[in-house]
Amino acid sequence: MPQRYYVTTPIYYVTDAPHIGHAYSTVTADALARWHRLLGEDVFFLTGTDEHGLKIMRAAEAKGVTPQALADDNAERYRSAWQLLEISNDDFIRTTDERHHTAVRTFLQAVYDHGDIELRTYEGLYCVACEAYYTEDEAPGGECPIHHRPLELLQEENYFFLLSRYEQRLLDWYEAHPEGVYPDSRRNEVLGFIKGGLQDISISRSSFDWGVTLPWDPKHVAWVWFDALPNYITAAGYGSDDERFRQWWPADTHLVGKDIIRFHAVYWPAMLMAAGLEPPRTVAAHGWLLVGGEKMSKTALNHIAPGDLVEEFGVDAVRHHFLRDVSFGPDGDFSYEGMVARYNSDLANNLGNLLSRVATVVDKKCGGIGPAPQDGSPLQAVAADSLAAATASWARPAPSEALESTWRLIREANAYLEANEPWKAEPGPDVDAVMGDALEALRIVALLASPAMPSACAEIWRRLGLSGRPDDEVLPAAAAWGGYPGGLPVEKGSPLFPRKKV
RNA sequence: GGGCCUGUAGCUCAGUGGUCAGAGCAGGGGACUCAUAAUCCCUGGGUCGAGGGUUCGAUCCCCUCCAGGCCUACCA
Repeated sequence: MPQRYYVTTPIYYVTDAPHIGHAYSTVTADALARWHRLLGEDVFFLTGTDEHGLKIMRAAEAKGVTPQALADDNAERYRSAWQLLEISNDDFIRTTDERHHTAVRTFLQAVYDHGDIELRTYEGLYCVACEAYYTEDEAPGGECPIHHRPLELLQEENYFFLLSRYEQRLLDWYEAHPEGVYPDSRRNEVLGFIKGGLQDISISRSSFDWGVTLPWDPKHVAWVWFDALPNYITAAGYGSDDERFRQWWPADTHLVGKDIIRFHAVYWPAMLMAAGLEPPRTVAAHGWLLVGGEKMSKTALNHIAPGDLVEEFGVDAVRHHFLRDVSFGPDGDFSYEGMVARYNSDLANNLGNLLSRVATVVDKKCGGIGPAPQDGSPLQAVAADSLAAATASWARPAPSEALESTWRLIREANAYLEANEPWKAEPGPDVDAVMGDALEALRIVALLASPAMPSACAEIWRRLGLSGRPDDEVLPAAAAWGGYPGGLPVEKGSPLFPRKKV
């Protein structure tokens, strides 16, 4: 019975067009999904879109369309962006899906029945223009700080989730599950927040209706996070397919940006506990992909569309750059120059060029037929090290380190050729041995790099004369030295990653 | 104000209480020509942010401070 691995991305809010920040999250999750598939695990990889809430309603009004029409359009933009990036999600959930409404209601009812939701009257100073409440501090003189008009004293009935009840249970849970939040700095942040005391949170709105209505009080719709977070259980079969749900829940990895760590590592586990469900095993928070040192935003005009990069560099290069050049956790800075530098050194000069020179020498010295590797090759130990290191790094997860480990094998293969100079030797067993080793190294690289660059690695695989794809193989067995059988036609082909001129 | 994180070679980052503190990239020198003007070899006297302390010994432990970031809470 293979292990299973359930990984999710955040669901993206459909007011915004997909940019490389979304792409970074999604590519990272995709690489994790692909890595675990490569390990032979049963993988469920979920992404999707968050489509409810006041902001969507307003955006739709501004465009003169219905919220659903706006959501449909933008969900499609995400879907196609992910297709372009070769994201291998097994499901794409939308919060407007009927299945999701059903699951959220079941979930809300479970929490309600557990006695953790109660109706309270909220009274406060309200600015009609902002559609928001202000405290006395925020609005001195009872005047809206933005619109400079008098605030109205309004009363609203809201349902509250009694989060404060879960303070100790959350602390106990994290005590018992040190891997619950990754990396440690985020874990500390989460623990600090919980220890600071948890307030009950308002989880319903009655001022608009674009959302999931509460099962026991249809005048209210669920607060966006109480609607968005359960997407992870909806897709796993919560409330609709118990057997499936037992198989997939709890999720192994919720991959999230650092800005939404609290929702995922505090509110969500508490909500799950209240419904009698287990928290996710790990919430892994990455930093932001900054552009020019700033977060991407409409005002900074520094949005970069994933499609533009893919068009210029190709999907594999874009994926590789996100995964290799950004260390998991801290913010990373995206720059065109950095992208070109990484492309040229890693992809064109090292990997691409290795493939070219090997194919050429095999053509000239081995009649175009790839020989088998030799047992005990110096590259054998290097390959084993790369596999071990990459495996450990993907598990953390630290994709940039996993790829660095993989590239060690590429560099060593280049050096090995240099040391043996097969192009100078007469055809024969010695040359065959060296070229077999180089081909084997490339085969293993194609396996190890395939979570990052699925298409390019499949192409390498094909040029080596192998059938199938790297994705069909299972580690660690497939990466054992000696897997290249020899006797296969090796194809030269054009440069896999043509060098970019600066 | 409290809490947390970061500060290591020009750049991006690893790392460990104890042989000369590492990698990639960039830079410098050399070699080679199979290869995408690619590759390979050689090349880093870096106060491991600053100052104290603990220790036989600290970059890694403790304290203080400085700088940057994040979370959180405010003040008359």
